[in-house]
Amino acid sequence: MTSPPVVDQADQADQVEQVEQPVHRCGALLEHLARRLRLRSESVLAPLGLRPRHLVALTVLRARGGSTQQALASTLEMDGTNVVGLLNDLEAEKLIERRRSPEDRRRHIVELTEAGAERLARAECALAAVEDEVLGALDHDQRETLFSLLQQVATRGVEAACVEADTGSVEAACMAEAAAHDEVPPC
Amino acid sequence: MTSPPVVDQADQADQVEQVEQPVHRCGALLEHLARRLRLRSESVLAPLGLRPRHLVALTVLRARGGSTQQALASTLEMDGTNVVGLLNDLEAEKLIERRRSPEDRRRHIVELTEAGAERLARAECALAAVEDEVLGALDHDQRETLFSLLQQVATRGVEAACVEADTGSVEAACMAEAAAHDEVPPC
DNA sequence: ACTAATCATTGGTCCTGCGTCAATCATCTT
DNA sequence: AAGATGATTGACGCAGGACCAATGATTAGT
Repeated sequence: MTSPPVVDQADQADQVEQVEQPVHRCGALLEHLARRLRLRSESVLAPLGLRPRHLVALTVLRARGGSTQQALASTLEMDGTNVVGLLNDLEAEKLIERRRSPEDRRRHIVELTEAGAERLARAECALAAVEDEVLGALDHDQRETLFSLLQQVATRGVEAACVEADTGSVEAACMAEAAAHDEVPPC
Repeated sequence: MTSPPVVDQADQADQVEQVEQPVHRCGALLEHLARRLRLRSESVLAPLGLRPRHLVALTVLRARGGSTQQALASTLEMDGTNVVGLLNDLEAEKLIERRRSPEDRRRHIVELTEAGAERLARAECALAAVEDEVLGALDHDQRETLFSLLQQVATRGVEAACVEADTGSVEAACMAEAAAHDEVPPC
């Protein structure tokens, strides 16, 4: 019943076995919250010509200052072909640039442009209002707590993604570092 | 019940810029995280005959012991007709019960059944591995904190939905926020 | 050098979630 | 009695995203 099949990756740092201690599952709540945020984000982002996933992609790109398309796909956990379309959107508006990698000219290195960074900043500014609305039940300290918790998770998640993809661990370090320090958007 | 003071835009703007410490934005973080969680959850939940949104609904129902269908719809921010389908799924498997409200017999009061609570618990147990994988960076206490924060936000949706329905123009709040920050050049 | 594998790209297909509309029935309100 | 409201059903459509196949460019294996 509550016997946790410890199957799967045993190689990972063994987690604290969820014993009889009532560990609540926040998956559903997280999903719910993300959904509510997304619903509002879409309308706010629309005038900027962006959609939520564009924002996620831009955020990742800013965080690591350029990335292989593959690495981006594995971080976003999206199919490669869909990433192409996503990047096409962004490139069409000059928000990103694709350069061929000097080492391996098959690869594309994706980078944020000036316009991209600016657009991202503006979007974040607009989203701040949305977050204020959705997270209205939390006071300032609570939001900071939430943020730091999410940040911990996200940081670790990136490691995991990169490990899975088994690409350069350099990227992992880069992303982890970028996510770790307070990255205050310019607004 | 923190009973947040009814915020009008001016007050809110004042409060937002309260400190020099910037309010961090977790939108993209949340979105990304939720997506990763959902991708894994779906495969885990499938054998149980549940999908993520079912879990969300069950969780909300458990959080408050029973709810009007309308309240549920507004909390989930889903269209009423879609909620009907969702509840049909759940009722078909006896996970919830619909009772007519004694005061207004048009209304349905939705409640978790024994089987529903059990199934939910089992699903959460099954999701343990998934969450451990994604939330591995958090210890027990941190997860509890995260849970309580999320739940606070989630359950607030009841009142918020009504209030926002009347007062809420997201654009207004957005513009107020933007105006407050517009001193910064790039934004 | 020739072949096989890899990356990005395009185009196409399919499924699913979800919003919406229209109609119906039961019930409440006036 | 007449209209408004809640729940329900069925149909339609759109968009996100996964998946597959083929192509061009490039690199790697032998």
